[in-house]
Amino acid sequence: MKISEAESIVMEVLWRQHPLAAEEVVAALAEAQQWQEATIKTLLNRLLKKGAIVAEKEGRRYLYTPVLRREDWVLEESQGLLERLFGGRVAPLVAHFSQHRKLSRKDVAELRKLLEELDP
Amino acid sequence: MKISEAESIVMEVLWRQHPLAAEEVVAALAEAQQWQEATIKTLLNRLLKKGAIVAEKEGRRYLYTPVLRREDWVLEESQGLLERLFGGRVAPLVAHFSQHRKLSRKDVAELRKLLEELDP
DNA sequence: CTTCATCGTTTACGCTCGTAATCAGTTGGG
DNA sequence: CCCAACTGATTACGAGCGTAAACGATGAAG
Repeated sequence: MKISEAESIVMEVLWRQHPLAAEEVVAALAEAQQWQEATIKTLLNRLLKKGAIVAEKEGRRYLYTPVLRREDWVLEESQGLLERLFGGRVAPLVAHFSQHRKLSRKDVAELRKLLEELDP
Repeated sequence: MKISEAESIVMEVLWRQHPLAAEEVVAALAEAQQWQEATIKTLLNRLLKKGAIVAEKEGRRYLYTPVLRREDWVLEESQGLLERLFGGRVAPLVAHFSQHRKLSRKDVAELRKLLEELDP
């Protein structure tokens, strides 16, 4: 399931909370994005057509619910990047971030803990 | 510097070895990609236009050399993904891969070492 | 000098995307 | 019962992309 950048922004709203009417999605994105209402309607429709979300009638409007799970999408995306940029290996990716000082103290702590709990 | 998926594949060839003539890039991609020579020529030209590579005349042909550094590109790409999918935090990203069994034994070993050397 | 092969450049074309306006159906208010 | 307003659907349109063929310049060979 391939969704575009703009579409993913709409999905994030629905992942956080669903089902939502178009109006509510528009409201949720009002500050963050400077999109016209029509734009968001289009994106919802494309997501429908792709099968990433479903719509159920509720009175006069529709309520949208994600079908594509965020977890799955994140896996696809991050796996793709890992493959393309780091030969599919996680360690080089982390090393990369480390070299560019993108590892916060909190990250380091969490990573240490994660590794401890792993494969004891 | 935004380069497309297909363009990045051409860049990978040039990052591995440069300068290269178009012919050599074509040869390098012959097995991996089922692209026509014309396609690769187009991609090289788009990369030129974007300033991601430069060309210097060598006899009748041109030799291409990357200007955009792989390191920088990788940073941009991976940072973007980290931001969009994991709130900019590295630990959750690794946790994600861990949960999906994408951490090889080698990864774990390397990560342990990396963390040891870090902030002792 | 003329011709053919060889490169790089230009043009092409259908698709997706970002962005949005317009259309059409339905429903609540008068 | 009819019209205005709301809401989803359709249509639009330019840019970038993937993919590639056609064109044009130029050097090599006869």
